[in-house]
Amino acid sequence: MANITEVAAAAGVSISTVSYALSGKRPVAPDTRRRIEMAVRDLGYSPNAGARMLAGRRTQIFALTEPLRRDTHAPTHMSFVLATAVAARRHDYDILLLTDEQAQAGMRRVAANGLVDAILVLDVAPDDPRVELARQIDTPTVFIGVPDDNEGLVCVDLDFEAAAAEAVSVLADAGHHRIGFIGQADAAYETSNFPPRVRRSVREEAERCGMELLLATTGTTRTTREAARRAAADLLDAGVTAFVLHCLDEAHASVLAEVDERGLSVPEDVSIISVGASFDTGSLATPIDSLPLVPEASCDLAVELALEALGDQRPEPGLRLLAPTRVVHGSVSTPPAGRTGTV
Amino acid sequence: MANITEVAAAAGVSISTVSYALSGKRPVAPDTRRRIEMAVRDLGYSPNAGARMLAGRRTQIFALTEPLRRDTHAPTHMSFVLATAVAARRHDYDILLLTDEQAQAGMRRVAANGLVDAILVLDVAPDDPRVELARQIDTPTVFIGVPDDNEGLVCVDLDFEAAAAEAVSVLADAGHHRIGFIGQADAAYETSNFPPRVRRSVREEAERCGMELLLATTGTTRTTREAARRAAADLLDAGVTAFVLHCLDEAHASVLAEVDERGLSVPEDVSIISVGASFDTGSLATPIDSLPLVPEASCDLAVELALEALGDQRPEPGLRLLAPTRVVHGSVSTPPAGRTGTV
DNA sequence: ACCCCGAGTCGAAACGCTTCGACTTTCTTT
DNA sequence: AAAGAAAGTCGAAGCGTTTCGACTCGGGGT
Repeated sequence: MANITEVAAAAGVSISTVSYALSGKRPVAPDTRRRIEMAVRDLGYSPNAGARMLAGRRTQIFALTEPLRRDTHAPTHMSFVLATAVAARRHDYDILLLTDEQAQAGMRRVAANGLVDAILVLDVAPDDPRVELARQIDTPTVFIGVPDDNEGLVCVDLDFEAAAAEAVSVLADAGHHRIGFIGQADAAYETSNFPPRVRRSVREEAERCGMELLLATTGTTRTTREAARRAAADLLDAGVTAFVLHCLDEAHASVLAEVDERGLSVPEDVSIISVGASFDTGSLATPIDSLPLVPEASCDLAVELALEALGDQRPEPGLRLLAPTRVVHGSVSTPPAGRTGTV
Repeated sequence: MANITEVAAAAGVSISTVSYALSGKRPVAPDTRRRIEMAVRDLGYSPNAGARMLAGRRTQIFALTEPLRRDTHAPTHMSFVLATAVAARRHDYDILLLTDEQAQAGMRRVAANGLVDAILVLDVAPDDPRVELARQIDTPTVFIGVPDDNEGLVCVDLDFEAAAAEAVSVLADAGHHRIGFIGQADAAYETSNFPPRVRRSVREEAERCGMELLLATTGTTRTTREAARRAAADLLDAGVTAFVLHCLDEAHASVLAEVDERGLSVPEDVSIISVGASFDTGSLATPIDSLPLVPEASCDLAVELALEALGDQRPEPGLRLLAPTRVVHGSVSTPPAGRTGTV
């Protein structure tokens, strides 16, 4: 609770010298600096946050808006929040949480009262109302996820299309001709943003590679274990030799269970590759190759962009799609001799 | 971005009058008030957060520390965070998120720089390091959860002991004599706080009621579906006529699956009651009676206490244990005639 | 006619910091 | 030896509020 005046007095210098010693914005004599540091330690001084916000033009706070919709996958979401907080902290920023209705009302509020330097948008929906809001306020805003209408916005996300295409092409290269795609719950294709993008991309790449593609989802409104399993069973019955998975970890497990029960093994009998998973597919019962959605990657970049927006020239609006990185666990190989090609 | 000076000019009054009109701390003439309100609307004025913190002695921000340990159950945790944010917002407070290592370092930091008015502690461990920290700083701190050493701390939580006892006594009243307790994963009994309390209380109450009690857990380090199911199977084999569940929603489902597979029905053949669940046990395949852990209840109270701590007299240190409320879904009845009592 | 009180308003002093301009010293350059 | 430049320091001006004390003006009590 000591203030800069007390520190200055204790060190026998003026308050401006203390300020400069701490910020390093002007040179301070080594000896003076030492006395100041000592006074700071002795008094347990820490610059008052409010005063700092007022005097400097920075609050050192980012808002994080997250509506937390019903179908939000909690573990994944938490990874994003955590990744954002960690990334922000690396640059001396704190995270102010705006959830629920505050995701919108709060956004307007903190933009108006200058509580935050920038806003990070999580849990982005295709028709997200925060898009319009972002255009109205002049607090820099970065979307982690891509809404349908993203004109003029700064958005960061995994390049899902590229990831999906790569997954398919990996299977094509391995010699598969008939593959199955197991997507998320049907509802996700409307309320969320990337599932449709993934599915479309898978479809296109399969066509380009001249492969047969069979589609399935893992439930109607939410992923159920049974639906996921049924999807896998149906596809196997239909003679696919490989799966592209784009779904939750539970669904991955269900697919593996079905494969296992049939006495099939991965990758000898069935190849599997996962797209956009944000959990560790290497620690599944059977480790699975993956083109993961890495929260840290998106969030780090989002924070960088937010920071950049505070500088002289704002970053150009537009999509920043992160190239997918393949993680290999040995779940992909050539299809079994007898079951290659057509059924 | 307008400031109070511009509003004052627009309304033709001094800035102090504007301030009083907005805070209501001194009377302002109706006509003057109207002109000020109009100016505020026209200019889109919102008092600057930093200036407010400096001048007033309130920041209108609470810190929420949550280490997010490995075994934290994401959905439950998110409910708590959400409930806290909502409760805080009702009193015009925002939430600053301190996760990961920042749960501790950040606590010290925000206490030192006065960024927050109070600190709310989530995800409390039995030997939580934040306990010591809380004693050192003078920012009011409220624990949502009860650490082992809680001397001098303000803690809020469900009265797990009471809930556990009530669950057992409900079964006793229904006529059961041999019941099974299915707890959380073994690891939870060391890293988390309330599981041991629940188990002890169940044991004591069973003894008091003269019932036979059999114990089981749902895994070693983390809850697995199979372990939960096996636990249920073992207990049924041992002839229990009722279950007290204290575990995750997946484990609830597993228990129900085992019961179902044996052709038994709830509550005719087996009674089930859940303790400390923070999900809706009414929307399980078979709705289950519950003595739930309600995040809103704990978080609302925690926020009230934090607020109180900012007033003249700080709330007295000590535990605030919330009385459990039983939610009935019809999963408890008398034991089947042939299987009552001893095996 | 007097005083007092409350309503209504204003000016100015904090709040604790950052930062600009100016000043003194001490070195380098030419 | 004169002229700069750079280092090092200080005072003071903000930043945008809140809040205290003081002032004015009517209306009631005496």
